[in-house]
Amino acid sequence: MKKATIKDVCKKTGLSLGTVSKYLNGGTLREANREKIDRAIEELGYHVDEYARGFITNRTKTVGVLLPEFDNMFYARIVSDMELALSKRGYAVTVRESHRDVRKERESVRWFIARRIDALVIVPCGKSAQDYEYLKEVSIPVVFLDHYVSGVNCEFVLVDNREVCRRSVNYLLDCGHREIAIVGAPQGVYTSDERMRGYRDAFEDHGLQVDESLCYHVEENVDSAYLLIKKILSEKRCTALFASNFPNTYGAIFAVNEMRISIPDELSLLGFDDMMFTRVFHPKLTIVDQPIGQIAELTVSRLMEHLQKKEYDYRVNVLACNFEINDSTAVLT
Amino acid sequence: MKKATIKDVCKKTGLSLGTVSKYLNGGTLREANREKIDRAIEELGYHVDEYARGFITNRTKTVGVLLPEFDNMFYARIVSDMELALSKRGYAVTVRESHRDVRKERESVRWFIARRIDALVIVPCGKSAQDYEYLKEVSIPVVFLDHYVSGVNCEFVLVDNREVCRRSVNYLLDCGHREIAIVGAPQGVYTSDERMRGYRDAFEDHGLQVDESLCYHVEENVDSAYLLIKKILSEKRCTALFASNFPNTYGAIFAVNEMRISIPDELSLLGFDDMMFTRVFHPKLTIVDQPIGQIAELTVSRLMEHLQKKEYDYRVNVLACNFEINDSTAVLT
DNA sequence: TTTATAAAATGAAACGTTTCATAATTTAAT
DNA sequence: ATTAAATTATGAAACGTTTCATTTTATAAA
Repeated sequence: MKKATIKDVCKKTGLSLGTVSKYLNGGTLREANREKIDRAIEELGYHVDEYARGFITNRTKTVGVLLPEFDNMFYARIVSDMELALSKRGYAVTVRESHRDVRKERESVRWFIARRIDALVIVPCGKSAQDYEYLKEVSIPVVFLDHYVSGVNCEFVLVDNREVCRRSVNYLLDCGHREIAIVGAPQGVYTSDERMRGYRDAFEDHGLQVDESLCYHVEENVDSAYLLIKKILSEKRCTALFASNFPNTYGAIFAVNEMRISIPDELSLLGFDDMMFTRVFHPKLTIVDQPIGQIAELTVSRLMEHLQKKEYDYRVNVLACNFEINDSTAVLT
Repeated sequence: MKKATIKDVCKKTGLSLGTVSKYLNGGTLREANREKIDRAIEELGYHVDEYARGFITNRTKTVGVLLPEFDNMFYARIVSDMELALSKRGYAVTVRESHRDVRKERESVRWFIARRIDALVIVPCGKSAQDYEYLKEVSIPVVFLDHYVSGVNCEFVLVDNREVCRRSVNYLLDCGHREIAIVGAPQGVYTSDERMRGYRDAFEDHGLQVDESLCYHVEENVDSAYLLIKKILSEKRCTALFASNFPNTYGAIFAVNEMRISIPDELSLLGFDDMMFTRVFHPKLTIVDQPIGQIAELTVSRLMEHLQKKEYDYRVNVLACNFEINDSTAVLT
């Protein structure tokens, strides 16, 4: 048996297409007709074909989300929160991965556009505005998440990486630490660069020189971070270690556990991103925490605003991170 | 400037709708016309409206995936792998979360159907066939992942939970362990129940009685697992601990780290799911590993087969897990 | 050159909605 | 009971494709 359509409802009720459509879209109609349609819909098991509706209204109620990879706790949680907020407003999320490849990223955008998504959220992997020239021909709202790319005309939702790192490294300096190792992502990664800047800011605030040999960069995965940090700690030239992203924080936890380094007695540890997993570390980690909920919320609300208006006023939004002092950092005496 | 359509290509080339359509779909046409169309498409910047195409062909090239939550490493990796395989075949993935709520799950299926997805992959949260009555009216291929629900007519892709657990617990028994604690998910969770059965099988294989007080159940999150396992280990009534899912394995790692329990000297630890994070644990964990790649691959290939044929022959597929003996389990002397 | 055949092109119909100008009906006012 | 005004219903057109029966054109054979 074929799926029932509006026309079947018309036939059953004797009413016209226009009337049934009005019913479906919440218009006013005579009570008797409303009831007739109610009944017909019930009997036929009719459901609006949202796909056809999207075809005609040109609003598919779908938001495309383009991530480096799904398999990333941080983005997974953002998407999860966005999905919740969007589904409340009748929107769905279609996700694709760029695998950190600008080509694939561009292809995916094309793919999304061809499917008429209403809006696009990208965690960009490109480094320059040149990589995003093609967005000029995209006529739907676009939000870039987490990474700033100068010269791209779209909405940005970022966190105050530099500022919060300045604040937290200042705290370590105030505690008397001077040999503070920092382990970030490879150079050129926006978030990591910003965090390094904050680290430098703090040293400058204290009128101190940065020891370049304590600034490390490593690929964003736990394995690599773990190996590097084990090496750093075995050389033991620092009293504090700032792992400036989640994989590094994670690698650090494993390294100190394995090396039986007592935290914070032998080493002060400052982490990034308070994921479920870090919470069970003992002692409680002093940590920079990104406001995932707010990021998702702001992204969605900006998106919705753009979807309502015809004219966009793209902004660069910067959300404040939380610096939470716990038990993994000590005051040097 | 409005987006170019086929009709614009027609106007520019003087050819008909049918001809241009044939061009787009790989039919044969005169070389001269082919070139004319090539040129027109180039000049107009024309791209097929996949949405409209899907509307008419009734194949949206989209697979719906319904997960308990995104924020789950195991499922995230499966989806990631599926997305890769599917995108190669021109398919996209739209993901939604059920939040482990059968109602939401059903709603999401409705949502998917209204959007005309071509196929559906579900990690079900319902416990009985009754929860899935509504699937009878769904006329697209459906694959259930990870959890078996008896009486539901659809494809299943599972792993041999019971068998691999039997095998691995037998190994522990062979090593001389008798007090083997097992920590699983709450009762009623298919995977966990199966794993518990495998545990019992092994004891039976050895002609031994299971000590019920060593069978624990705990919510599937690291925090809870960590707390429970700490408690279990402080009572110290076992020589081995089998954490039969990922959160529990994780909680166990943190518990033994914090309690400074030496593995495998003081306790043999058997884990589940070899995620990135467990790999950096020292000593190398003896572990049951699910074949994530195979799960994704099989799911996709079964899906594709169903999409080609008109008649489905739904199967229950069971993939073998890997039991990897490493350094976290000791032979008792 | 003519005819038969094969290959390519044509264009109307369909998909399931919304939209909107027009028509019909109801209600209110005289 | 009429008329005017307000409300509700109507149905053709549009959205951008594919499909397919029909027509046109090219090719091969006579």
